[in-house]
Amino acid sequence: MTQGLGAPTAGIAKDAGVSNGSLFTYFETKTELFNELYLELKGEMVCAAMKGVRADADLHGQFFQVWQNWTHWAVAFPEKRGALAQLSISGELSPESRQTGTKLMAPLAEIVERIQISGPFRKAPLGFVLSLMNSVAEATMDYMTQDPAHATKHCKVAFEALWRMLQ
Amino acid sequence: MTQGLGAPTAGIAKDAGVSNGSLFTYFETKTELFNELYLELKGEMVCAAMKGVRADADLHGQFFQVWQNWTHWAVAFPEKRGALAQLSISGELSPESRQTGTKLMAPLAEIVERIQISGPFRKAPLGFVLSLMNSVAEATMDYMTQDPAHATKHCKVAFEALWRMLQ
Amino acid sequence: MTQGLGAPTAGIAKDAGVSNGSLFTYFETKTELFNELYLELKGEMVCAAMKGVRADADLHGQFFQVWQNWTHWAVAFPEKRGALAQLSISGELSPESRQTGTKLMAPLAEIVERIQISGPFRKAPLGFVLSLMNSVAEATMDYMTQDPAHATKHCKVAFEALWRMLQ
Amino acid sequence: MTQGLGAPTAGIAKDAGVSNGSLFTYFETKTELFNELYLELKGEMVCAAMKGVRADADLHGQFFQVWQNWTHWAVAFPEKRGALAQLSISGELSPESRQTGTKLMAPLAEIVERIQISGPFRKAPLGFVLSLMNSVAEATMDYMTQDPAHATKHCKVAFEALWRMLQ
DNA sequence: GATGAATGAGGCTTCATTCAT
DNA sequence: GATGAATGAAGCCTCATTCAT
Repeated sequence: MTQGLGAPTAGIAKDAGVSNGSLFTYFETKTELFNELYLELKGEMVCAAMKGVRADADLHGQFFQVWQNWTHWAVAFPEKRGALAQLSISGELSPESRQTGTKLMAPLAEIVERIQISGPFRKAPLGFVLSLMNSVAEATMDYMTQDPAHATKHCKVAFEALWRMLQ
Repeated sequence: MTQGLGAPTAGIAKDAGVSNGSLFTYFETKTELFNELYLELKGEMVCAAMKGVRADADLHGQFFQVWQNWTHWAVAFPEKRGALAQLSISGELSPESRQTGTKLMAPLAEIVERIQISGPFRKAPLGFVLSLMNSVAEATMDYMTQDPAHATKHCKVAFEALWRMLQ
Repeated sequence: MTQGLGAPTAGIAKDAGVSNGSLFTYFETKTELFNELYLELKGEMVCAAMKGVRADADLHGQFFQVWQNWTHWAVAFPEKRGALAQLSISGELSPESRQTGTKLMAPLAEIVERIQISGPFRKAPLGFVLSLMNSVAEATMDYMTQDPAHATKHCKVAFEALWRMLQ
Repeated sequence: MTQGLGAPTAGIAKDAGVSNGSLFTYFETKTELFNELYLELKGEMVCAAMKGVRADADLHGQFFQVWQNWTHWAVAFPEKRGALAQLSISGELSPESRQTGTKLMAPLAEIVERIQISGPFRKAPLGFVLSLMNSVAEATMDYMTQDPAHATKHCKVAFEALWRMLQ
């Protein structure tokens, strides 16, 4: 999980505290393992991002809460975020996994959609907006991880930038 | 180049029109090959981005020109962009290569710096801003590639969003 | 039993309607299983071959009866015959199993011995004659299985040839 | 070549005096290796069997010459014969290989055909007769190998039996 | 310098066997 | 005694790298 995609299954098994052989009682294939890991991590990420978001808060407040949760999760678990990033780009993911992954993002997507409606992205596809948000998040997380002393500051600055972008 | 990082050197050699063995007279190591390829591609990308940028144009105009060049290069050579993305994330790059890569971005960085000075990112590190711009570019390129019919539209919308973000 | 010798024990167990683990309460080892299976099948084969053989019939009649029973059993249970053939050649059988297997063939051997006494094989070792008979049987079974429409014909033709050979 | 089908490729490579990896520059797959080995051995066997057969000799003489050559080859190279036997039964052979193998037997088949024409197998399929001959040969080879002191005797006795059978 | 066959270390996966339940 | 999940040794095959030509 901590390792790249080229990581030997032997190492992955060891990290998981099971024997090499056991890995293949849980997952038919290394690729299947990666697909499931992707969904697992994505789910965890979304779950963390949505934690404590009050339905009665205003949109800006809700979004900021999500943003904070999200970026802080990434800083707290850099290996998980790294794995997710690698997996997303890897070409190992099946279309089904990608689709399921997109569905897992629904709670986040819903908020973004509400922001989008009234702004300059009114006519743009939701997917595009989500993709932009995601990219900004990635860059922000990188910087927060790199420079943890100012993580809170970077988080806030980036949020305001994103808000300007969308609203 | 067309292939992922896991591509056998034999295949890479064939694609490049040289023999398997010759590859290793040019590059000591597969890793070295990747490092050089990274710089090669990054250089080409920056070169493409800066093409025809008039020093006497205003900042907005210069930046838009760069943005257009850049995203269109990515759409025109998706394998090159893909390779660059994979390489950037791969862990195969040496710190030296990364640093050299950053230097290659200097012409672009200079323009961004001039934008940054007068805007909300005034106090943020230049690297952060560049990283944000890069992310937005990546997302935009994805969408343009995915939906080439509206590529020009997406390019423009994203630029305006980015401009709102920075300015 | 339906499968080759390379068949996983898991599959063998499943076919036999017991759990993977239980197989090893019945047999210490896969090899032991094969040895016992060999004797089981050989016994069944001989039993089938000797069915309904009248002690008061003449030698030719008795032998033809055996021949018919034998070849028809093989056609009726091709997997059993196949397993037996594979096991015989496999190198998994212990000398003890081979010897016991030979003893199981005794009823058949006795008939062959009585034929041999008065014919051209008078001075040849019984084992050799049995081996020849066995080979002819194998070839016949193959052809009967391959071309079931003429099975009876092939069976008869081969028997006559064998009889010419021995008598 | 000396070993069974379950032999590790590592061992096969070592026996052949090449590295484990090199095996797979010659053969794509272990199965392919077996298929080619089968044809190689079968070709060699037929070649040995036909050596010195005079076209102007009578049928009986030609056939006896072939029979002697054939069985003596088997005694001289028991591992080759063993490999051939294992391969024939293994289920690893492709239909193409089997077919090619049959074609390699053509010189032998031609002689058998000339014998068959005038005898009791007149109406039987040639394939059946060849198969019977093959089986008798196998049994004979076994016995000659087991009891080399009387190999010549066994060879002759079996030939006469076979001739009685066919003629 | 170019070639491509040869190498062998290492990866993914299978499977006979064990063992806690 | 039955079960089936867990184990890890071992097998097939890939591929970065070397080297004789």
